[in-house]
Amino acid sequence: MTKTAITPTRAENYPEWYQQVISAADLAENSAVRGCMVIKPWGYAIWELIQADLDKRFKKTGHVNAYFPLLIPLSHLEKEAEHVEGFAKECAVVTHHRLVPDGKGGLKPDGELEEPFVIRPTSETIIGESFSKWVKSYRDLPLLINQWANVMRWEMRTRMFLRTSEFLWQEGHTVHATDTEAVAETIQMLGVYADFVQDVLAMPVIKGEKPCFERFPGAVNTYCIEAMMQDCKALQAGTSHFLGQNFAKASNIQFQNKSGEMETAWTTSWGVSTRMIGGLIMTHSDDNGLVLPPRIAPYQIVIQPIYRNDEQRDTVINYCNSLKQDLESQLFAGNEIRVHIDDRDIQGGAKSWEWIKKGVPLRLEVGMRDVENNAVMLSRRDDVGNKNSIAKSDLINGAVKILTKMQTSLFAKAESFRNERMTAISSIDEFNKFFAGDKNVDRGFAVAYAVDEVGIEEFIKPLKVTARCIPLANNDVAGACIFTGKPASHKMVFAKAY
RNA sequence: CGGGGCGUAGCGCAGUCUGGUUAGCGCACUUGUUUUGGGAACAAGGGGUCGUGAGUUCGAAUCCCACCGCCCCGACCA
Repeated sequence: MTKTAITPTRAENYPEWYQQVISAADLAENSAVRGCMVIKPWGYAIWELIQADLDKRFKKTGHVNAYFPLLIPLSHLEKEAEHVEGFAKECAVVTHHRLVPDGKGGLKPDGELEEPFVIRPTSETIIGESFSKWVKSYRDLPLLINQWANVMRWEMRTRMFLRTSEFLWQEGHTVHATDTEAVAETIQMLGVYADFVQDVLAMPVIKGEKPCFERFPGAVNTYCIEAMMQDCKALQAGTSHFLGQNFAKASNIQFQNKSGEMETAWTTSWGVSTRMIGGLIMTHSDDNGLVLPPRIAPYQIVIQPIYRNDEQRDTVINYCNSLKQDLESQLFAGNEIRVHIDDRDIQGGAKSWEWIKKGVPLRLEVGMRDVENNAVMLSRRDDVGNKNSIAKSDLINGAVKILTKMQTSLFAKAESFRNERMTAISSIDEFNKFFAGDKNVDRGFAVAYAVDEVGIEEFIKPLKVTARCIPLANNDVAGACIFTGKPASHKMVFAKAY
């Protein structure tokens, strides 16, 4: 294939390629509102699949859904000092509650509020208000709540899915009687995220703890899952926070223990957002557009009927309908295979490319010849340009196997891509060389001994590198911090990041 | 908020420097015919407050002034 469906290619201009993939797959578009995007049906369908799968996992771990207000009284946000400091710079503020004619044919805000509201950048404080009323006794604990919501953070520079002013997410908020229980919850949910992202989105992630200077404002510990994109930059795909008693104190979440004494509770919060879709795009897609792992594809199989007249149409469509039914009766990853027949009256080539760019795993072309032979023409998204005739029965019996294989091979490919770009660094010189120099060379993740101290920031900031995390796995090692020379009890991962 | 760029059909642009018929091109769209197994061809159509406002002029997309919006680069971030 000489011509690619997406221009520029990844190698030519990665950020522009990313935009073009989104546009070509019809996932989303910019809106009239600065920094906010419109998520179009194909993009939203991916989000719905993410929601459905995660929601099941949350329920399985004992959580229930609820909904809290969009508007947070300013005084609530002020209660936790670090929290305010962290979010103050990016809050949208509601100051009026009505509009009146401005005398020039337009409208102007009127009715100034006594106390302004902040549009939630996250909901710890407003949920804390409710939790303080809900929690009275040790019998009310643990309290395990999740909310699916939109939030707003006034960002300076936005990028579709990766960073928009308004975004969709889920935020879990839990209350526990002891710190150990709350820490266990924090780690458990990090595991839920990691399993989901790896199994469903086929994105390999590193589970880790954020260094102290990267913590969520107000948290005691912040944990994360970090993924590597195809341009070798890191993307945080989810976070889980142990909030200690900071928010419980601020919101007065107390309970009476078994001996009748009042105790302050321990809380956690954890979230993933539509940003994951950005990560999904940048992990698997190629120069022909979006590539979707089968488990997250809104349609896993698209059937394209081919015919020349009404008589042929009847025959072909009947064949397609029964094929669709047979495929849908197969279970892939616990769900019916999602099959779509595209009978739109548009040119075959254009139609094929549309589904390629949308990332559909399998495409089937069905014409008279196939009907006669009891076969179909099969094309795979991971092998654009080739198609093979396959017996109808073989396809029906083999579809689950093919989808499973595509799912695991996408993960394997992304995993080896990442592993090849993780480099052990043993001195500050090496560190500087790794990240400095030619901007166009992708450098990946640097792994080095480093102490978890604010002081090391001054070594990494000038290079526009961030400390991504202290990996949780296989990290009970000791060595000298490459920046300070102090003894470090763990290694840290560094990278340029989104 | 600093530095640069751009606003002309749904999208991408030309035209602006040097003012002058009815504002044009490609893609997309509509209709028709022929096509159709890997991005079809021909023909005929529809679609414009030239970002907004004020000015110069016989005449403004074009020149002047003000304003608005967007994009890129820097300081902040899931």
